Amino acid sequence: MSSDSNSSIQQIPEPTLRRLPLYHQLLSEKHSEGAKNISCTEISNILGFTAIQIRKDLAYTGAVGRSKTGYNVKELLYILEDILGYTKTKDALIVGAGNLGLALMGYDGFKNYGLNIVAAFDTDPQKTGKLFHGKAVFDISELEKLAKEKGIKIGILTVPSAFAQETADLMVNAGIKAIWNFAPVKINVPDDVLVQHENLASSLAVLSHKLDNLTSVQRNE
Amino acid sequence: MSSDSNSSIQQIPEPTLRRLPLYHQLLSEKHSEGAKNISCTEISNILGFTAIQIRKDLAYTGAVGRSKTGYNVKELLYILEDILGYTKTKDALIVGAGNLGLALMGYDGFKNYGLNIVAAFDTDPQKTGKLFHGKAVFDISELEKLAKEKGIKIGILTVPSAFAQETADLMVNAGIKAIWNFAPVKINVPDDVLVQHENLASSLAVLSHKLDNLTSVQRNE
DNA sequence: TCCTTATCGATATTTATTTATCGATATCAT
DNA sequence: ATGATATCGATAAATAAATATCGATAAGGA
Repeated sequence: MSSDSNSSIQQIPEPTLRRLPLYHQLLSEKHSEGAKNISCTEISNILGFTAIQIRKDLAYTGAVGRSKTGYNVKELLYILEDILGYTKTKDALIVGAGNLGLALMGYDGFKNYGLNIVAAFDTDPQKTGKLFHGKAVFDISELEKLAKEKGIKIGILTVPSAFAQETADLMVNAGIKAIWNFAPVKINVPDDVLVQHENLASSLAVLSHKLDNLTSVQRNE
Repeated sequence: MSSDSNSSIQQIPEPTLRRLPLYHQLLSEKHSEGAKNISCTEISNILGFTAIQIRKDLAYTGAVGRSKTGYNVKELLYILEDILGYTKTKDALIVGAGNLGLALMGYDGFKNYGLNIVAAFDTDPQKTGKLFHGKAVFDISELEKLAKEKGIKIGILTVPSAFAQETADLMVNAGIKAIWNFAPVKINVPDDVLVQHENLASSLAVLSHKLDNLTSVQRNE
């Protein structure tokens, strides 16, 4: 209530926000191909969303286009990178050095998104003290010290469901303010900590369900 | 138009569908704890969605509850497993044996969701011909033969963005009807092939954006 | 047995998101 | 220079989803 200097950012709807990285991806391709301008119609033809929706999405970013020409590629790219936080690097740590944790550790793509994974933590002595993808895996007991030392605010949670809550508690104690949760369970955190739930089971459910419908439709034809 | 015997399935909204696995997860915990019944209020207290929303979600599944008692845990669990396709195993293959592909290959959780990853494919001779997590990695040239032989309809796409489209084309040629796409680019496929886009960049964008707002709000306080 | 209360299920309302409409404008071809 | 057209941006309409309301009902206690 007190201030809404950032309300213009706040109010980007989540569905729009989720499409912005796709526009960014396309824009950066077009930019490297030397394109100067791009219209919603062109984006629409490539990405498959309607031009109207794209225009509305871009309006949320504050980007300004020109009639008949479209948007300036370089400028739009910059705006998107700024909004998506790709320009300022954010440190993060991973808790849970299982398969998924290690995969995320080794995923180079994150650096393009401004995410720098500093280290991982685990309880398994087979893993702690080693390097994976050039990054160290520490014992979970070191979490608080390292997080506070480096002021890390983002934690990626990739432990089995059964340990998700206790791990989240440790993260909160360590000063983590945003948790990207890959465990398919809800975790409880204080109000000032943010949880982003990444649920592969949900996506799989959608896929599986659509596939069911697809095949039953085909049977009916 | 001709038949809508499956319309009751078709019309489950995607947001609802994405929540169903969370209910399932909770229900299976409660079931193993010996709970016989559960109410929307109780689910609400644990998962944090409103009881009203949960009741509406469950209504889509056809589950029937009892006043004052709630739903029968075992029955609801069964209904959810059926809708989510957890009861019938579906074979899938992975194309792209990079970090993410290997992680998904090794993820035991999928078998609980009815997904059985049969094998992976890659072009890198360092990887092909080897076993990872007990599953073989074949050269991409074997894809069509194996997919058709085993009648595999689901493909998980974990190659770098630059190769996503050509890989998707290979999958389509191999008879794949549903592609779970982890590359952060749009892929074009025939109408009878379904694509489920899994975009970590989108989730990260949401996280990053919310974190930005969180910190700017805190600065303003 | 009867009263209180928690809960469901159906319906209605509100809010969020997508899609459509249309005037203004800039570019291109004539 | 002029006209045709593609495009944006603002506004309006339609659709989808979340939330609220309320009567009916079943359980448990007085």
